[in-house]
Amino acid sequence: MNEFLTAKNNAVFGQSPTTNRKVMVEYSSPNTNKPLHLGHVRNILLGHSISEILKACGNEVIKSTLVNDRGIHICKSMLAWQKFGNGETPARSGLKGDHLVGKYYVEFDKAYKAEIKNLVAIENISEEDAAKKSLLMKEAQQMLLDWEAGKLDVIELWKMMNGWVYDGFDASYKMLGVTFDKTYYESNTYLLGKTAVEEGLQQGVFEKEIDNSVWVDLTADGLDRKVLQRKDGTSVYITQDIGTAQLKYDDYKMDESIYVVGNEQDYHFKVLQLILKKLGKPYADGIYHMSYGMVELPNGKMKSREGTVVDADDLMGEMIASAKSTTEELGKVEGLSEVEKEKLFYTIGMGALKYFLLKVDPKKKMLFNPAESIDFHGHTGPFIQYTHARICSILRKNTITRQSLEDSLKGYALHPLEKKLIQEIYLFPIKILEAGKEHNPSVVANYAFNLAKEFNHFYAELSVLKSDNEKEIQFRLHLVEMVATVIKKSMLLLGIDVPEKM
RNA sequence: GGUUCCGUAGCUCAGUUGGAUAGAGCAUCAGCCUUCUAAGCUGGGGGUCUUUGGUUCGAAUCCAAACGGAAUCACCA
Repeated sequence: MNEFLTAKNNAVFGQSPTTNRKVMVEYSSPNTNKPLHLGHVRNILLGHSISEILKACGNEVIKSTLVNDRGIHICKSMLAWQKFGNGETPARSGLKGDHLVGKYYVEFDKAYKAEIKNLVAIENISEEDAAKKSLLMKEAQQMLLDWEAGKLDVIELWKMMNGWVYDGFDASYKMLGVTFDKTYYESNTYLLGKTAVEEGLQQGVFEKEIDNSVWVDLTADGLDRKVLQRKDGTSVYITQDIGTAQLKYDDYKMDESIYVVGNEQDYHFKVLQLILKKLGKPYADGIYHMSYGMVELPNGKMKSREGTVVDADDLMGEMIASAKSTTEELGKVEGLSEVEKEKLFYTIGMGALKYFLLKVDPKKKMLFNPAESIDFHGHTGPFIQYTHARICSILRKNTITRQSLEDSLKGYALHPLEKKLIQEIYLFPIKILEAGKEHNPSVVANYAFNLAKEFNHFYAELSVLKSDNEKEIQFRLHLVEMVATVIKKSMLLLGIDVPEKM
């Protein structure tokens, strides 16, 4: 009871005092050759949510993303566009920029496969040999070399097409309601890490082979030997990551650096952290790989090249459309302006999608069945949103003059259902801290569901406004108001908005 | 083959610092709208927590093995 009083009077209930810790969260980190898909959406929502949760735990949070804007993949799109694009632009075709570039990535793959098939048939060679002879691939590789050499026309083309992609991504991010404080571009960072290679060689942590390639031996730690620099002196993925880790630390001197990256890279991050430790980097221990499971479809994994991906923009559009039809069927749109309606459909549709992806433990792989659209009933975002709207409705309909909670409490005997609600509310800050510690937003998601469920139970059994006992009304108004506040705050930690009417 | 992760109801998931009859949602069956929004509520049926062994007063939870599934072990990123 006293806890409830302090909680209710605390405007920032749930927010922990500052820890003076600085945390960087890197998430999304897309390639610029294709649009975002459902897997990215899970990544992005996890990154956004854990950032909000860590803020609530009292940390200073820097949200960052590392755009993979260079490499052979983008060259493939560029080349295909040059060859088959006929000057198509997003403005002219009306196609979203990232989708347009993705289209040519697929075009490249088609043409490449056709070429291979042809070579195999005509020259009677193996697919492997055909791949080596592929002119298309050679052209793409040449384009990458030209890019690295700074050849003007290639750079111009690269800038233009990446620009299209960024416009597309910006629209998707806006739809998802996420932002970044800092964007790193791989085109600026891919050469970093060379100094780290020198450092490692000097310290004797790395070793150089006769062919000039540089390696690190991790067999003593139960891992393998790993190449860090090719014999031609160019760096590999992990080397770039070593350099980028240093850059991030130089920029922000953060205590913890979280990488929201799929669990297929578990090994990579183990190696990265170990190498940084061996190099004696002070920030090595602060690196945390927030590893999450893949989103699978009923017939297996999503593969961009095979077209078995669930496109992020399509999915968001479908969710909003089905929120619209469901809401209209229920006849809940009367009295709303067009603008309010659109906002409501958006809030509900995105709420359903976001909750669906965040309610499961990030570590676990999850199943998405496109045939069964995401539900709006039961353990879902809209259920929790609906609970909030119900409480708002009660508060709107109230006509009596409100008393302070202190006054309403005097001599008031709690009903068991009221007690349970208070107990549930009391858990809120504890759950946030747990979610932050475990790097697990689903803790908050499940908490919000339990609270909403508990409230609906209360709502079915007891009445707030229909009572002869004014003291009871006074107290229950405070109680349900607090439930609404906590639901709203919980959902905001997940990046989900809650409507006042639905 | 090595390493890592996973296996709980028909389906999707909670629960795992060891503790009482293992919980939700979906689906299914039976009820509840003249009463603060039925996107809701109540109840029924549905589980040898993959299997076997061990530790323990006590195991879904800890240990070992087996079986089943996934990821990874690239001079790709």
